[in-house]
Amino acid sequence: MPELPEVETVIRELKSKIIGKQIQKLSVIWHKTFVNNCETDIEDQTVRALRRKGKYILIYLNTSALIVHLRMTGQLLFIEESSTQIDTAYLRASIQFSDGSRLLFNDKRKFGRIYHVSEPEIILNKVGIDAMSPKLDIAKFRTMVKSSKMKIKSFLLSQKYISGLGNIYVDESLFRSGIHPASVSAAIEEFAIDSLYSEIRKVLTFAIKNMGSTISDYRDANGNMGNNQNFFRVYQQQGKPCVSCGQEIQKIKLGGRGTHFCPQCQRMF
DNA sequence: CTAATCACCTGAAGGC
DNA sequence: TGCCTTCAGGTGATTA
Repeated sequence: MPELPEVETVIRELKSKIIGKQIQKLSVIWHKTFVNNCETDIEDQTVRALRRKGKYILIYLNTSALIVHLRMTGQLLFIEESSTQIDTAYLRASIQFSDGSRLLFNDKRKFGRIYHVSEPEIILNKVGIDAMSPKLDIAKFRTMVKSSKMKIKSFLLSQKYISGLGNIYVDESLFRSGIHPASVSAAIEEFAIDSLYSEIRKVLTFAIKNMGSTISDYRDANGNMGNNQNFFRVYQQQGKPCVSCGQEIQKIKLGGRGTHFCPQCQRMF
């Protein structure tokens, strides 16, 4: 479900709500959700900071950290103590804070994970540079794209080179930069790589401004849907006319994923 | 190195 | 109505 803009939205909301709060109890309902790789007690630790790398949410505590990945249907919901009726149908874990508020982890498909680690870098070192990182400048992006023989869609979808992009935002970025998703990365001309770089940034920034995209399950930390699904140009737009040329948007399978594009506007390199 | 397939899970939607 | 197949914001393992 969630890609970079959705995860970013959740983190921004949670920062103002849970930093400084003391964890009283962690309850795990679906055992596979919680992976404990650290002996330290979670109980009595205080939330110190939150940050994101790609689609990973890092919650720093006093002497250890929680790393959350929402995968397809995960949700992190913050609940005030006064809240009553909550839907527990897909509740997989929850954190109770000492002031009575709670952080719920809902996950319909059970793919999501909460890792408890002493050293977050062990997981994060396998994840590529964040797509919104200032350190990912145009020169670095060019070098990375030019040195891969993968199809550009698969390259962008892989998290080991650049992290944070998923199926929606890859399709949208490739459309806006006029690149066919099956193009070989290394064959893409520099002007198009530069365009892809700036369109990725624009697409992600705009989606964050819209609180992410909700296809079905995504909710932010307050339980609200995103808004960005109303602005898709190709994702799930198959059969509709391209906003730019009027040609019918196509859907194919690429790298095992549904892939949406305009056969007229997106050039094969 | 790249690609394809399956596995992990649940539910919605479409075909017959 | 009911059964069966396919598909879904992700990723990791395994096999060509």
